[in-house]
Amino acid sequence: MKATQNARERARAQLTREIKEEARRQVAAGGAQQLSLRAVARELGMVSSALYRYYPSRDELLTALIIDAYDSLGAAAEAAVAGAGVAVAEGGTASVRERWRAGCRAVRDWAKARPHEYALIYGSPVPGYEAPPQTVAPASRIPVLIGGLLAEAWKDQPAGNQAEPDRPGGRGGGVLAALPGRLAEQAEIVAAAIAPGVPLPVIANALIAWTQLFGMISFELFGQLVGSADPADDFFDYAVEQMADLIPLPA
Amino acid sequence: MKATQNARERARAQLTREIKEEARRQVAAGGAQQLSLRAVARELGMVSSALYRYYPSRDELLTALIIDAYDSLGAAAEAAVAGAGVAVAEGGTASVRERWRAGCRAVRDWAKARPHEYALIYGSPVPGYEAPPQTVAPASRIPVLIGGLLAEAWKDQPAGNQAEPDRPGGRGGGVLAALPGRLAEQAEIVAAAIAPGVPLPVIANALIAWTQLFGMISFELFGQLVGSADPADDFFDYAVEQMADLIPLPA
DNA sequence: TGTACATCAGTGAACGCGCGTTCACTGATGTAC
DNA sequence: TGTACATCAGTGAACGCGCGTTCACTGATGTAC
Repeated sequence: MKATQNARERARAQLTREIKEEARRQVAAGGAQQLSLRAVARELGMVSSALYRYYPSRDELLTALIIDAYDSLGAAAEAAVAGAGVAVAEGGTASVRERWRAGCRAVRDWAKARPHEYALIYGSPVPGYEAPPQTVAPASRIPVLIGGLLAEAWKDQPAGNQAEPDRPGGRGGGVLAALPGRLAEQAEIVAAAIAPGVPLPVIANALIAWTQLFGMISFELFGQLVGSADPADDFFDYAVEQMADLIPLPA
Repeated sequence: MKATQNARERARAQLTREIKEEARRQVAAGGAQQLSLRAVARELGMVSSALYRYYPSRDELLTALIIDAYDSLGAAAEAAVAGAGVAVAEGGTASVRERWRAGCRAVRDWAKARPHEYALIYGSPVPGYEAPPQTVAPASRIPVLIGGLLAEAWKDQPAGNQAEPDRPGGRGGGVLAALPGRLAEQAEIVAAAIAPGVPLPVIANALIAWTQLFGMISFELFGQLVGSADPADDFFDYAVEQMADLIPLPA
């Protein structure tokens, strides 16, 4: 409340940020295992025990980085999806498919620019580290974003989210495949949470597209594509388009 | 050549195996970072420096584990694909699609039984560790296996691997999409190496299916599906089927 | 405005730990004649 | 069959390193009267 107290508090907030930023630099340079409280303190010209005034443990600092990474990725994707509308539209709006493309590319660009931060959130979990519940909300920004696109694509459809009209000659035998029991329940829950009004098979296919997106990016960053789809730019764009067809998103 | 020398050599081979097995146990229990030469030696009742008679460094031991993991996974998938033929056939042969299913399930089962070994080969790379060239061949057993399935599915097709006949009403506008330049080259190289005679768009879609397979498994093992497609059994089977349609594999 | 007190940031030493790797060595196993 | 020599597995001590975390402390900043 008082100005003087605010001065102390501002100093504290400032240092808290600086610690996190130095920590992020170390993770960016060498991965999560390279994060060392002593090294962070050294870099900041403090003694290592002083960090404990700001973060109660190494794991809490890691958690802060993880949350930031999810938020940073989510924000980048959201901006790209929103921006796609603006870019195209001098009056019109970008199609859902165009925004899907923009979002996917933004996720990949973010990941390629920060491979170790990407690994921090989508790589193998650090053994002994348990992701706390506060990471759940930031982690769900991408699914929420995708759900929003789906909801918008289906907002003018008739209700009754059970089945699509038969589409003769389509892949899979002419109808969108019926969902096996457990998946139908799960899709229903997902739909209720982030994509109301969207048919369940569309939700299921979007789940596929979602895992595909991150599966490709992980393969690219972790070196599995060397010898085949590397460099992956064209492959990525192609797959993004195939996923849009699969879901399907309106062209 | 002599029997006595063979005795010494047999002892050496035996211990080499035991070291690797104890190391694998440690990785299975706590991930690659938990692998400690000193702990391995302790468990085997030796002094840590003695291990250097068998593996010149920790990294070489890790490499041996990585190669074994790729080989173990490859063998499991190969056996499942071959076994699917045997299982169905008391005279007939399982369809390519059935073998694709069997292979995918085998990969997932293998991974779920050994999450840390899976992470060793498909998780984020250990910083500072560079995968040596000897890992390439074992790592390619899965792609080779998939390529073989494709080649078999297309073995009776007319030559000319450029385009599929127009399939009216199919997804994506009625023709298999043309491949962007770089991807076409890459698909050609892949086809030449592991799937001769297979149309390039099929190769590209198989690359999607391949990244999808491991993307889903990674998401499942690394906890990203919690709250949506978890447990993932039905989702997995559904996606495997969708990928078979996408490639497309004959039903 | 000034003094007594409370809060809090930062210090420095220490605890207890484990690691990969090197090196000179002992003693057993195997080889050559 | 027996002896001299070479090979090699395993030992034990040491090097040099870094880590997370605790704790009693000093001294500066802020608060209350």
